[in-house]
Amino acid sequence: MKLLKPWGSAGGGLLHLALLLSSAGLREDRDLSLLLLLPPRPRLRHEPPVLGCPTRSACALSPFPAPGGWGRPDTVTPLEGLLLREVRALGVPFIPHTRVDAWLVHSVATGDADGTHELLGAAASSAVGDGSGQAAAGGGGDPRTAHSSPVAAVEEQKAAEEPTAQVRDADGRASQENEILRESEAVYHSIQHEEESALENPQQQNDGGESKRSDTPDWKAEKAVEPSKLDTHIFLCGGLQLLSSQPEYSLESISLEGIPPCPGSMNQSLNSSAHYNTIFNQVISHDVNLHEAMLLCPNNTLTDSVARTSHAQEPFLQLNSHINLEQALAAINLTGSLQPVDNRTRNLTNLDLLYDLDGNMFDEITLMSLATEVGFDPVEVSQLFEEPDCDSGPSSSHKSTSMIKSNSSHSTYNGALGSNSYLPSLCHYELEGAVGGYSPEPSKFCHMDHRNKCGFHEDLACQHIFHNHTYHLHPGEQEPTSEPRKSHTISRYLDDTERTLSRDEQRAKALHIPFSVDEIVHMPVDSLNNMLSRYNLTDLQVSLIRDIRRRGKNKVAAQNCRKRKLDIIVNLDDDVCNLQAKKEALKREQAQYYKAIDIMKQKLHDLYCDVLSRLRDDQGRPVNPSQYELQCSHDGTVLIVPKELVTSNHKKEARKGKRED
DNA sequence: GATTTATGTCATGAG
DNA sequence: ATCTCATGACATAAA
Repeated sequence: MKLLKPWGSAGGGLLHLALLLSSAGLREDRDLSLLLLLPPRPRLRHEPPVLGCPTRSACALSPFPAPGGWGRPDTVTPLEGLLLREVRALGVPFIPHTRVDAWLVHSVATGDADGTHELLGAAASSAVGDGSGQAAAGGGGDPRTAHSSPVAAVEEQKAAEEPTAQVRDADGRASQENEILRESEAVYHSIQHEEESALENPQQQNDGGESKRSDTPDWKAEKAVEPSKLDTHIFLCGGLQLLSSQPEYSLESISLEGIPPCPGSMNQSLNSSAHYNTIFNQVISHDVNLHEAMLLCPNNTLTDSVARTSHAQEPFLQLNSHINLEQALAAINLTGSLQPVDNRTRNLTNLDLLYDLDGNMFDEITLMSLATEVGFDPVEVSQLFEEPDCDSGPSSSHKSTSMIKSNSSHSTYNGALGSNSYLPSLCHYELEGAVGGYSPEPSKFCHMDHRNKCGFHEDLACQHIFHNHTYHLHPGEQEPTSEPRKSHTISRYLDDTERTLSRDEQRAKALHIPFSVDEIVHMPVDSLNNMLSRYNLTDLQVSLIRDIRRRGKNKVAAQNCRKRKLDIIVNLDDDVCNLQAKKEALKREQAQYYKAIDIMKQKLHDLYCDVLSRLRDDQGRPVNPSQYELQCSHDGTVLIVPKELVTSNHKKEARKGKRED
């Protein structure tokens, strides 16, 4: 089968997946999760260019797609560099084939059993204000608790429902949560300090940013990046849940029966739960990330497929994501539950197509989830990584710290993905007022309730998915009454409101400018200065605000100038028309005058002839009109004068007049 | 593919 | 000195 790659080589993976799901009997228009995997549509006219895809600069550092495709896979972004360092710090053998490899290896490695996973997961939840540490309530050594608050809530709910669920010691948990809180605060302050240092000495930041970050303890960097790890799982689980939402392909009836556990799996806790006969849907609802679930079956054909991959020689690289999806669909196929699928197509779906899945597709998926669900929204990342025409572009180190900082502040709704966040029609992103949502106290923006925003718990379309999207707030904290920030999901690519953001709005959003672009541009300078003084803004933010104001005013000025120019042109056209009409009228009038003059001349000539024909000279002969003319004197007498005499007199008078002059 | 049109942005000068 | 405005020039996307 020849597969087209309309969005560039890297984008072909999306088509692969589209065909994959299509062969499974799913439709793009019905399976909304598929929409999330579609590449951004090309820029339309009258639409400001996407920040992540600048036209004047390369997208090499951006993990987000340029109009022609995704960033070069051989380019390591700062984010990837951070991940790679983490992987190396964990002693994981690693060959960075693709970004998704790096990410998945990172995810696998950090999911290992040193308690880091749990700590980080709890830190993520604590960073968003879950002081009660409910996300960590699922268990001390269970890496599943490291994912996100909603999923952890599902876990907690199931633990409450199951009498055999392991009960944790409340006191120990409380102390552990306190420790987590302290450490997460330390992470935040460390990041803040790093950012301030970067602003104070950007040159040093550029020169020694690498070593500086390498000096940072691994646990800090890992904590900073950790929330993004939540979302790979949620993203994939959400997609599978949507699969399970298809009524004719209920995954509840799909089991992994007969699939033996993978020896040496990194997730011993999962394997030890002896869920080899786990109902697939249960696996999903239990927040088992895909690469954990898929490694349960080493001896079936899936393992062969693993062996056929180019990364087979690397034990950790075998965990790359396309294996996961292979195994997922192969597991589905084992049960034969997807019988309505056409056999020919289904065969392709199960294995053959999957072998064609290149890592780029999962590059996209992973980077999407990295970028959109972890707080690195594409705009932010692109802005922070590129900033092609920003006069005061941030240094790379500062960008990294900014992103990390945003991670901690956005991690609350990272887990809000589920499936509801995928639905652009349900969760319409409205961006009003301040573009950034930045606050000097970032945690204030971290608490949102998607139920209020989208009402997706009431939505019937989502009721068959039993995610618990309840978010844990501090007991004393109120749910935000103001416009909550939308979760960073891929649905933003599909959101009309989001699409219409201007570049400056995107920049302002990326830097969390607490004012709207409209305010920045149109506010009186005194008011703006007052506002700037009231907020503790960085130099970069102030510079961006100045630039936005300058550009905004200049844009309006240019529009006015062009309008004025057009008005001038139109007025000049009108003037030309009026003058031409006036000229024609004058010509007509002139013609009439000429005509009247001719008539007068003719009448005078006739009168001459008549008078002279009646005159006689001294000898009684008629006077020749060609030789004489009439002259009227001042006293009223009329003289008959020969023309020769008249001309000579005229010459004398002319000479006399010249002398006098 | 060349051309036209619309728009944003920058540089520059004037007030 | 700073800000605002006006405008030419340029770049780019879309038609």
